[in-house]
Amino acid sequence: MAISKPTESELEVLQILWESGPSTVRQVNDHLNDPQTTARSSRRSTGTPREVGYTTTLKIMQIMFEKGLVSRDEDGRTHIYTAAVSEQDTQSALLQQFVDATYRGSAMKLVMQALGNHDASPAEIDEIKTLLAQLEQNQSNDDA
Amino acid sequence: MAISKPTESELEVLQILWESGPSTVRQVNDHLNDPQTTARSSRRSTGTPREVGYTTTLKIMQIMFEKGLVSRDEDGRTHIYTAAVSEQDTQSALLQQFVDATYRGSAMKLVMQALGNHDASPAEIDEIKTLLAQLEQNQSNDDA
DNA sequence: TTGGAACTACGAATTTTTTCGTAGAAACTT
DNA sequence: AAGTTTCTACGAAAAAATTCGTAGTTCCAA
Repeated sequence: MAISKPTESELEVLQILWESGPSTVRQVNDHLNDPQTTARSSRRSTGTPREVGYTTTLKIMQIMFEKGLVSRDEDGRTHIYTAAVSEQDTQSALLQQFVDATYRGSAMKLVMQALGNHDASPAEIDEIKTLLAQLEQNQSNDDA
Repeated sequence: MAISKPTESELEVLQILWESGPSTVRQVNDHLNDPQTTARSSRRSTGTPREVGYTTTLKIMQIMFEKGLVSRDEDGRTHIYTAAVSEQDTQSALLQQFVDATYRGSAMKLVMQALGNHDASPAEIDEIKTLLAQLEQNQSNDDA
């Protein structure tokens, strides 16, 4: 079955779980409200950062549990949540949808724009070159 | 002012306006309901494609007009809508948000994954190589 | 052992987005 | 000219996503 698309809020929680590993609701909530760590995100920059209520985060995580996006250890009073979907798979699924919706399916268009907007370091550029070389490699081997 | 983020439905309409140019609500609605042209999108594949009601599309476009996402020619009874935000700018803005939300800001990670998932043609690979070369070029010139 | 702090569950209020019905006017069709 | 179709405007229902209050525990600290 395909990965059920997480909402924006759910994705924020997943990011934290992927980054920090198994966590309690409290930890996730603190993380969300920490202006440092939550740097990039919808809840950003100017104006009052607007605090996320504890029960709000709790509710979101409970819903995620029902959906199977996270699993949880219910031993003890404080549950420990773990991401139940992999970062890679989720990113791939979201990427596909994003490309379709925003670039009408043209992944190359997206790549070009991403490269153009972002300042890639020499190291990153090399990394991409290597990947491109591999792709070309596979291409010529495909007709085997 | 930053581009107000279009909702998914609004983005679908924008795609049509960008692709087809100035259009009437009827044209956009027909386009949305045409299984051929609407190929990629949320309203997809299996099951009954589910028709979008005319007034639904009308309402969305009226809201977009209020938000300034589109402009319209009100001469005559049938209005003609035109995208008021550029495809490039909108894609860039959405891309930035997507990278932040999904790749925690790492555009390179996204590029690598997009290249990996998608089957790039030799021509496309060359295009990217050219762009990379330009980027390297600029890099060395930056410290001028 | 009593009072407060920290948790979960859960319902429900809010907010945002999408969908659609209805009404009135203009434009065809016959 | 009467009837039908095609528009727009607009309110409001429906659906989706977010936020939060309250209640009932459990845990900890004085």
